[in-house]
Amino acid sequence: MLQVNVLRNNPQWAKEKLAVKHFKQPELVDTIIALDDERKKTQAAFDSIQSKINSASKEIGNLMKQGKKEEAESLKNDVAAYKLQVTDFNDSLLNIEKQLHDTLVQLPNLPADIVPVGKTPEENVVVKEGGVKPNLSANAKPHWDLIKEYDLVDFELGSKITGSGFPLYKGKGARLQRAMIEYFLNFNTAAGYTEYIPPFMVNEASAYGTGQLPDKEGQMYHVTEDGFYLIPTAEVPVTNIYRDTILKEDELPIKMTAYSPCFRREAGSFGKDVRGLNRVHQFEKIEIIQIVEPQKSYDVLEEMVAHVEALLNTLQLPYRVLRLCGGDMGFASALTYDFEVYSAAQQRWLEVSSVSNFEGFQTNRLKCRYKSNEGKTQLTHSLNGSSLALPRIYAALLENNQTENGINIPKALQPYFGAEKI
RNA sequence: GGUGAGGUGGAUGAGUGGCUGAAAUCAACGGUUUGCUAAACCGUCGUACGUCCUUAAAGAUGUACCGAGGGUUCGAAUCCCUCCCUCACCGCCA
Repeated sequence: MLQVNVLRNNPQWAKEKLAVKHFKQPELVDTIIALDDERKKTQAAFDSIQSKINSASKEIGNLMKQGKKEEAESLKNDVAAYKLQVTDFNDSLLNIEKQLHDTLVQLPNLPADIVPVGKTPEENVVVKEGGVKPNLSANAKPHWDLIKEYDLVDFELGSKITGSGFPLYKGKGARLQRAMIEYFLNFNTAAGYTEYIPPFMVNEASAYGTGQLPDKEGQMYHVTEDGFYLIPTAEVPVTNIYRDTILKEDELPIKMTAYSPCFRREAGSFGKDVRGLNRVHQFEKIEIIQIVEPQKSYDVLEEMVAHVEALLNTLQLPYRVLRLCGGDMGFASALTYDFEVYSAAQQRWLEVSSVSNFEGFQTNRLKCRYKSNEGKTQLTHSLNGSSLALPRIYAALLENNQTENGINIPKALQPYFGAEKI
């Protein structure tokens, strides 16, 4: 959620930024400012009458003590009249605040200056490529075939137990999964991130805090009986640790990493993209999250990008880094870098990480602030990224490292996997 | 799931209708003292939204907030209702 003051200070600029995100209703900026003016006026009116009520009530108390009953009674009548007015103002104040809020949450975050203009994924800008694409033989197999051949993941049984998109990992397939989880977590904690294992379901307030509600409600599994949502990413529970918090400057930066399964309904997606592990309803991911001082957030973003890149390098996978264009960015993000690995048999780039700076968009909603050493309280900035999402790494590892006599495990994973090849 | 006790500022904890946005203690911060540390002493020490003043900061002032929401009352942290959470015991159970 944007801060009203940001819009107020420069409405024209805000509209231009919204256009980069292909936001259809720039006029909402004006609506918000008007509503905010109205809010201030109404609050002033409310406050002044409430103030009269408060002082009259005090006076009544004094009069009663002195035994001046009649005067007290007449004051009570005054208060009754004020109360009618104050109720009106209060109702309209609540109404205006709700309108203001409902409008404000419709606005996406404003993109940073370097965000490329563009609408579709094709217009994202490749800022870096790394690693070496393998030379596979002509009969190289996509991961869904390899998975069958080596008996690593059973999709049919997953469907039997739950439904499609809930893979069942098995034997060495399960071991590889566990190896990656442990390796990634170690890599992250070695860089100073504190490890968390969060709850895998969250309440409504948390889903709201990180912005999944209200707009992405349909993407989450909802446990209606208890009002909980299965988390689509560890970002949700972990970032909410700092909901309604005022940190001290010395406590920053907060660096957290968390493993969690992620549950996504992926309503409406189908086709070749969903084959094998490319897109599933339950997958494993290790997330990194930072909460930092505003003036440092873009440096931290670079740091996080470098961190993910370093991790990918140790896996010896060919990758590229994209700066997302305005039209492809997430709602809450000011700047996003996507990491894609090249899955050599499918001959496709697969997204395995998305690292974003949300600036104050998320923390404004979460009310996560910090008090500077000078004593000023202001919003923190939040950032997060995957480090890393497993299924597509899994797919790329299998495809890229396949040989006539087995699948090679990258050196970095071998101690965790317990063998050099499958 | 049942029964009981609770939820007050960073922490502990007082407060059963007006003098309480909230005692006291601790922590924290600033200062005095000190060779350094400690102790002692003095001071500061909630958040949000307004208004005034100001270039701004600071300051002054109003309103709201004592788990959440509603109610009673001229007036609610305090009384009533609903919900949430925590703790203890019982039941069930990995």
